[in-house]
Amino acid sequence: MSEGKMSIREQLQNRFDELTRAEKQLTQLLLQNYPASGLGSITDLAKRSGVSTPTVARLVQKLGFAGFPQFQSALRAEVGAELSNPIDKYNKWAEHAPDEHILNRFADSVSKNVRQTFSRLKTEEFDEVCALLANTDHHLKIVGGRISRSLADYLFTHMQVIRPRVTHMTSNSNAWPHYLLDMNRDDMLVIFDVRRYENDLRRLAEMAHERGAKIILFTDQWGSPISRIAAHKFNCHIEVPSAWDSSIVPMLILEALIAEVQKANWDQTKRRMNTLEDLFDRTRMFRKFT
Amino acid sequence: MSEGKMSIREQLQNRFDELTRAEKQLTQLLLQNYPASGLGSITDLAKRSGVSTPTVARLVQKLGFAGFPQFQSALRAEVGAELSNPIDKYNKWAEHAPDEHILNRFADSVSKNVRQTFSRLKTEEFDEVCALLANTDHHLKIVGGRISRSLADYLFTHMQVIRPRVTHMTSNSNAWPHYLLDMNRDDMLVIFDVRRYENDLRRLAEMAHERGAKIILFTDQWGSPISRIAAHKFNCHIEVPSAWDSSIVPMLILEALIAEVQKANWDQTKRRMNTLEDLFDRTRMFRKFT
DNA sequence: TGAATTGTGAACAATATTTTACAGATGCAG
DNA sequence: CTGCATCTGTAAAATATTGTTCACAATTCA
Repeated sequence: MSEGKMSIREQLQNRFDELTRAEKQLTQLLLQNYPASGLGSITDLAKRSGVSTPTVARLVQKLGFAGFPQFQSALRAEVGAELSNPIDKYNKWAEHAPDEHILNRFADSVSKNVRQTFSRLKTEEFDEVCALLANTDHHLKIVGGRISRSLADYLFTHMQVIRPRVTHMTSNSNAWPHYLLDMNRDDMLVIFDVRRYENDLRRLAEMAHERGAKIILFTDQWGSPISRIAAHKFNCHIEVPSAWDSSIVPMLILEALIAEVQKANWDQTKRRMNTLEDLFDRTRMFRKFT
Repeated sequence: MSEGKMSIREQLQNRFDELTRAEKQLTQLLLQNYPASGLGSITDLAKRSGVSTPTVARLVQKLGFAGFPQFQSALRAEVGAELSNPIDKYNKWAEHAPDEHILNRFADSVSKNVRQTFSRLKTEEFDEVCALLANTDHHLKIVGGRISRSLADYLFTHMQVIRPRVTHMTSNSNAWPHYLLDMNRDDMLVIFDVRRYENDLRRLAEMAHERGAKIILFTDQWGSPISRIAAHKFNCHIEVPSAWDSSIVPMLILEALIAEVQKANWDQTKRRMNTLEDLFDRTRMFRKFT
């Protein structure tokens, strides 16, 4: 396709990689709020995207326009075309993709899932879980199911940096009895169990519960059988246009939890992160000379 | 409704009758091709609507604007509002929680990240990657960094069910040379590399590339150095109100990819899933009696 | 370190806007 | 038809704003 026939948006997307840092920054604003952000004055655009005026002038020339006014009038022409096309009028996630594209349908579902989940979620409970996870008197054990293992891993990787006394119980359920041996009322057990609830997990939860461990459960909107004995639980909506379930909502809650726990434990975390940096450096050094 | 809250279009329509001949003519052009026609210069607008410049100036003042630039910037604001995404603008995520609660701030950021990412993402590229991943002639290898390992794991777990010939390269980079041994132009390598780009990953990518492997890269908005040699890449926005980066957007794209690849490979996948069910059943049986 | 990129500030050029004065056009009332 | 008020266009000048460009310093990155 010749550049002449490409929309400015397409040009910006296609040539994004060959742009410099400031140009990318500018382009991102343009794409993000397209095309409105490009319709003001050049100084306005520069200021709002945080680059200098000459940078804007340089970019539009790089794109092949004689000057900013030419660029802008091309943009205006697109406003006319875009707004008169009723299909494009309704908003989408990826504005230039058809509504029916899987990406748009997915983003819609996820957005709906988040809203539905949050409508049931009590922020007080969220805050309590934060406090629990930040409490390093208690040992934190994490375990997931076949699919949700990745979530468990994700939480573990972060918690390991943020606080001491964290264990990821491998998905190999043969090893679980060993962990149960040492489990008592000083333990917190984070369990991920979504649809196709796994029997092994249920049994593990029951035994941990009998030993007095506090269970924090991430499950789906219908609720794993472990709900009954969980001290806290998050019911995440997970339906998407796919044969599989979505892990987005639980991950979103996880990330928010991680952010909050980290904030609560900041002093401790900072020390741990510094030490970690140091260790990484020394590993790198070590490698360099071998 | 006060005039202040009326859109310019409504104002023009409501006050149409009290306008003079030339003003009506001008207004008609404005409404007919709204709002694009009002975004050029005042002389342009005058010429195209067949009235004189002062007439335009007089009209906008009659409408209550200090001058044409003010009128125009109001118009621009409407373009922005009309085209920008209303999906979550007037919609708190957790309605009963304060705006400032971390969960709401997180959901906002994520929503923004999705939109920003999608504004740069070419759906054609997404479709191409789908086709690649669905092609079982090629071996699929997956590898991630320290944090993004969970994403690699997530993709692996699903792909393993959907298609044969999938490998998760462990994060222990000591083992990578073994994988490189067998790597050639029949291989696809999915790499996750976000900020704090890891040198080991870069070197791995370079060597894989030299051997002809096709690289599919998941990186952040700034782009890992691997971008240069990647056949396809996804730049995911990852900034959230946290000391850590968000993995939500890459995971969203992953899930959509998984859904599409699964659909493309449905016959094959169905057989594999049945076999898998069967294997699970037999394992469970086996356990029950030991 | 050296090259490329970016920002600053200013000067200048180019455009756009506003305003004014006036003349022609229009429409209407008498 | 006339005269008057209103509307409109023209032209031009004054002003304001905007775009362009440059030199140079600061920054970044390899």
